[in-house]
Amino acid sequence: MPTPSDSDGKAQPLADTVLSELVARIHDGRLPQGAPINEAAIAEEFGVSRGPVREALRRLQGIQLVSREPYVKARVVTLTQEGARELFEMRMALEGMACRLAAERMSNEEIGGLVRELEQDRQRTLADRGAGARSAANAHVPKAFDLHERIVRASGNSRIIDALCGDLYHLLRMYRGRSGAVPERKSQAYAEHWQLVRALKARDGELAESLMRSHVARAADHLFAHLPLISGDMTALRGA
Amino acid sequence: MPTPSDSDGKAQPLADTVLSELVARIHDGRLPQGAPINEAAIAEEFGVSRGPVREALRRLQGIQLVSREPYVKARVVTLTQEGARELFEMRMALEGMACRLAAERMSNEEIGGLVRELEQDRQRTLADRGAGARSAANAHVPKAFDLHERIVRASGNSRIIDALCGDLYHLLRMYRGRSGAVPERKSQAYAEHWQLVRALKARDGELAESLMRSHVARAADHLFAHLPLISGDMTALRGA
DNA sequence: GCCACCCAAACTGTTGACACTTTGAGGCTC
DNA sequence: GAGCCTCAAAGTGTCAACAGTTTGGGTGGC
Repeated sequence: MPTPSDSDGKAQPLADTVLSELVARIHDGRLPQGAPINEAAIAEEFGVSRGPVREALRRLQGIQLVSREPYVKARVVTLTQEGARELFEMRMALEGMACRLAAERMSNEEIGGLVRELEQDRQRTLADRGAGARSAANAHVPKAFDLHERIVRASGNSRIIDALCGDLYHLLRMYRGRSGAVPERKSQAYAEHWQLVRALKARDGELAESLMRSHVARAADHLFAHLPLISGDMTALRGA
Repeated sequence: MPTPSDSDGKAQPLADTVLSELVARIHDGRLPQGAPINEAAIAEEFGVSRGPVREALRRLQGIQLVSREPYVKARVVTLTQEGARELFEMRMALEGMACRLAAERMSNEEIGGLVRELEQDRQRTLADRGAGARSAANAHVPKAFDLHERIVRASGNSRIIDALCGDLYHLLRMYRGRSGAVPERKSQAYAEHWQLVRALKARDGELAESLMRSHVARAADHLFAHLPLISGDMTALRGA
C-alpha cells in the first residue's frame, strides 16, 4: 500500500502516517522519554519499509522530540528541569510578542468573537464541573477552546505561529502529561485570561505582552511545583 | 564512498555533506530563491544516490530554507517583504529575551571578555578601512566577531540559541545577501552595541532587552530601505 | 581478579530498481 | 478556434538488499 488512505480518506505519504502515529505514542507515553527507537522494528510493526520510518524520525528530530547522532539509534528526548526552564523562557519570549502583535493587529470583530468564546468556554466548564460527564454528548464540543492558540494565530506572524503551535506545543504536551491537570490552577488562569483579553480590547500591546509573560511564568511555576521529580535519567550523559 | 572524510578529516554521513553544500549554494545564490530542486539531478551531480539527497532536503525543509509538498518538486524558499517582517519580529522576541537572560546570567569575566573583544574588533575594522585589504594576512582574523551571536550564546538557553543561530540565521543571511553590507550602518550599529554592553554590565535585563529590540528593529528598517524590491514572484500562489 | 583486545551481532547509512502521482503536450470533440 | 480528454514523460514515494559503524560479550594476557 504505497499511498494509504488516512482516517480522513485522503491519500498521503506513508512517512506522514508513521510520523503522526509516533507523535501520538510519544504524547501518551507509549514511547516513554529516553526510549530507544529501532528503525527496523518500527518499520516491521507498521508494515512498511525503513525509508518512510527514517523520514519520520528525521522530522521528529527536526521538531526536537527525538535526539539522534550518526550511527547511534534514535532516542525519545529526555525531559529535564533544565529543558522545561528553557521551554518556558522561549514561550515567554514568543507568546509575549505574539500577544503584543495581536493587540495591534486584531480587528474589533475578532476580539469580540474571542470574548464571546471565552465566556462560552467558561460556562461550559462550570456546567461540566457541576454535571460531571453527563452532558458530554449534547454540549457540542468542537474542540477544547484554547485562548493561547487563538491569540497566537491572531498575531499575523506565521513564523511565530508555526514555532509555538508546532515544536513547542508538542514538548509542552509532554511535560503537561507528566504533571497533571490541576483544577484550581484553571480558575486562576481564567482570571488571567480575562486580563489578557481586556488588554487586547484596549489595544495596549505593551500591557498585553507583559500580562502574557506573567501568565506563562505562573504556568511554569505551577508546572514545576507539580512536576513529579524528573526521573533522574542520566542515560543521556556519557563518559566518566 | 559511503562515509567520505570531510574537509575536517572526520567521517560523516553523506547526507550531512550534501546538506552543507546545498546550504552554501543557497547562501551564495547559486541556488536562487524559488528555484526548483530535482532530487535525481542533485544526486547525480554529487555522485550519490537519492537517499542522502532526500534526507538533506528534508532537513532543509525543517529549517525552512526550502518548501515542499507531496509529489511536487522542492523549491528554494521565496523571500518576500512579508517574510522579512516576520523574521525580524521573531528575532526581536528571541534576541530580546536572550539579551535579558544574558544580562542576568553572564559572569563578570564573560562580560569583561566581551568588552575587550568588542573594542579589538572596532580597532581592526578601523585599521582595515584605512589600509584596505592590505593587512588581511597578518591581522589574525579568527572569524568575524559577532556580538549578537556572543550575547545569544551567553543566554544559557540552548533552545533559543539553536533557533537563532540555526534556522533564523540562515534566512537572515539570505536576506542580507540580497541587500548588501552598507558601511554607514556599521558605525551606527557599533554605537548601539556599546549601549547594549553597558546594559549588560549594569545587569539591567529590562534595559538590555529593550535596547536589543530597538537595535534589531533598526537593522530591519535599514534592510527594508536597501532591499532591491523583491522580485514580485507570484509562483507560490496557485489557482485563479 | 582485572584490563585490553578481538569479534560477531545489531543497527544505521546507502544504493538501485520499482510503484505511484503530477504535469504538460497533443489530439479529439463541439 | 476553444475547451476537454488522453497519455507519455518527468519526478517523487517506497522497497529490499548491501555496506559500514557501533556495541557488548568473550577471550587471552598480566
